[in-house]
Amino acid sequence: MARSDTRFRAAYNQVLDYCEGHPKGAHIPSEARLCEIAGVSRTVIRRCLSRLEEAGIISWDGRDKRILRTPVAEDRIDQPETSGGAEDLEERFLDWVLRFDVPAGTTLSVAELSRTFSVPQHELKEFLAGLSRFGLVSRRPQGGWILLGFTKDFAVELSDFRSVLELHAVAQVAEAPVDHPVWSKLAELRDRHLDLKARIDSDYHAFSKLDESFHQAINSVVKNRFVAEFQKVISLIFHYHFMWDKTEEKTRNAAAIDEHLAIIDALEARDAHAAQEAARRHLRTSKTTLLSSLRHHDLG
Amino acid sequence: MARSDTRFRAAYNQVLDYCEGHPKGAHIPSEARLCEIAGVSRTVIRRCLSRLEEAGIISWDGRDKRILRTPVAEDRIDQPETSGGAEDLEERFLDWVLRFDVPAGTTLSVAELSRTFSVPQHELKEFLAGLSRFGLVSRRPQGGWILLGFTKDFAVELSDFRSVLELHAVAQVAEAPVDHPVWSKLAELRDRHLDLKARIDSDYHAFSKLDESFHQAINSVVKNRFVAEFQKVISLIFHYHFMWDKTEEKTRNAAAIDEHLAIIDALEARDAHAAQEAARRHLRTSKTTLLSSLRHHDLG
DNA sequence: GATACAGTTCTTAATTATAAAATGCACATC
DNA sequence: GATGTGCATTTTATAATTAAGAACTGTATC
Repeated sequence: MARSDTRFRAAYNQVLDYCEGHPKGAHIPSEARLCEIAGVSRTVIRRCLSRLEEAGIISWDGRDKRILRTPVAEDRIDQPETSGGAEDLEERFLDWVLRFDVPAGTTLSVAELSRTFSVPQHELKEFLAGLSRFGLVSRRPQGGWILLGFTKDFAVELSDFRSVLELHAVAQVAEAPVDHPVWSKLAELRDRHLDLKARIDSDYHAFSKLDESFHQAINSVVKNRFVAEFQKVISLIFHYHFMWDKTEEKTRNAAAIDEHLAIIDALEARDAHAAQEAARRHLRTSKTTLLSSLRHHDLG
Repeated sequence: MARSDTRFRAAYNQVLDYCEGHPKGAHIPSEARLCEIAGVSRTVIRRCLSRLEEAGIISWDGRDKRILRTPVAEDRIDQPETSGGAEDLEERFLDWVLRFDVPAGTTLSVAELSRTFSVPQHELKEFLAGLSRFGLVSRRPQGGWILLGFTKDFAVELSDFRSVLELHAVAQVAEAPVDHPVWSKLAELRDRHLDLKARIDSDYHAFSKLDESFHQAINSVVKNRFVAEFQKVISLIFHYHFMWDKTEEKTRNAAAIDEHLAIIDALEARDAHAAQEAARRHLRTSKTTLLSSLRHHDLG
């Protein structure tokens, strides 16, 4: 019914650390200084101090704070294990949607999602509110949320939008100065592509990661928070879709490697026009693949 | 401490409407049908029915529901005035930020914003979560939110991103079929531009609206939810910034009119390349204006 | 008298309890 | 067996609650 005292617990233990590091009888620094040490507000520090006084570890009378005894293991208060799940919630959510092939129009229950992802409800609400900006989900009039994404329209629009961003990125790369880190990165990527191409028959699964690295490298040239934010979502969606769609994966990946190499060739030749054309070709293939993977899902 | 009974109140009055539209003694349709009429769940409908029975307006025994008397004005329960503020929250928020020139780095208090905009706190939290996807705000480690936007970097990145989207849109327009509505829209816009140009000395303020219409028309050709979502934010920011920045407004707007006309000319001539160039020129001007308006704010 | 500190008070934000609404299932009726 | 109701469970929106933050005030110390 109230917020958790995680900060207090962490701060208390940190102050214990301080006490352990100093001799019995030593003076303890000012409240403000302890705040800096623990990275919390004075309110929390004062709560720590009164608890330490209660426990007989320190004496506290105004400015006069001294260590009475060295704290032992039992003095520590245990932290409630940090769920930590909230961090990659986006990744886990998209993974869940695509893995279980959750159809468009499904109502999403915050309570249920909260359990499956072990994330507090209000964090999930915020997350969904964020996704709604991307048109992936939207609010229902009766309350709750509904999954909109992963229809054909969505895939088409996503692909088109991706193309716009990526073609722009390619144009930027072509104009990048010779000492730009992207060039060494591209050289490295060329090697990795050629390497994988040689052993494509057995290792075609490894392409997914390579694909991500490649597009990441191209887009890293564009320093733009809006592009970056979108790119995160876009790459996740494409990445997972291609991972689950197993039809003709080997041929598909082999073809994609050649398309990537064509882009790298054109870029290294500083032929902006050819690079644009090669990228356009590759993006067209990606779009087709994404659409056909949707079709397969629909049937199954 | 519980959710509001707004839905019940609205549904109750709607059922009253139904009763008024039917004669005394008439049978009332099934609960499920009433749900459809009122757009609520059966729980709410059943609550309405028991209340109607209590009020002696209907008789209710299982399936047998009949109208006993025609409801009067006093039977209605009054709706708590729909705050309605939650709808254009985005517009009002950006307006507030730009009007009061809230500097980047300001901590945003949900409680305070909730009061100034008279919107429940949780809605504001969702709204801010959405904005964080656009990099306008972000969470603070100590809790709460911080306004990131409207630094020089932000303006540059926003302008660049806008350029990418808008140049794409222009390319689309150039390829639009002859019977596409955009052409008549552009013809109309040309007239409005010429009209305003003739009386620019006195009416230069009117340009802001015309500018919005023009860009809206261009972008309407791109049917893409991602573009649309961004365009909303982008146009709001540019719109407001230009509105508050009064330096050389007349000259600036006169120049912009000519730039717009150049774009229209090129498009109507179906000269895609010239249109791109004209648009590029215009976007460059806009970017400069946005940046200089920021500089003025910094000084004053 | 300036500064650093503690005491106090007020505000805000995260979290949970709770009523309202929605949903699901079993049974009844036509 | 299609349609409708009764009852129980689940879920959501919202306010109450408490931890944490922040500001203001008084006071000791140099």
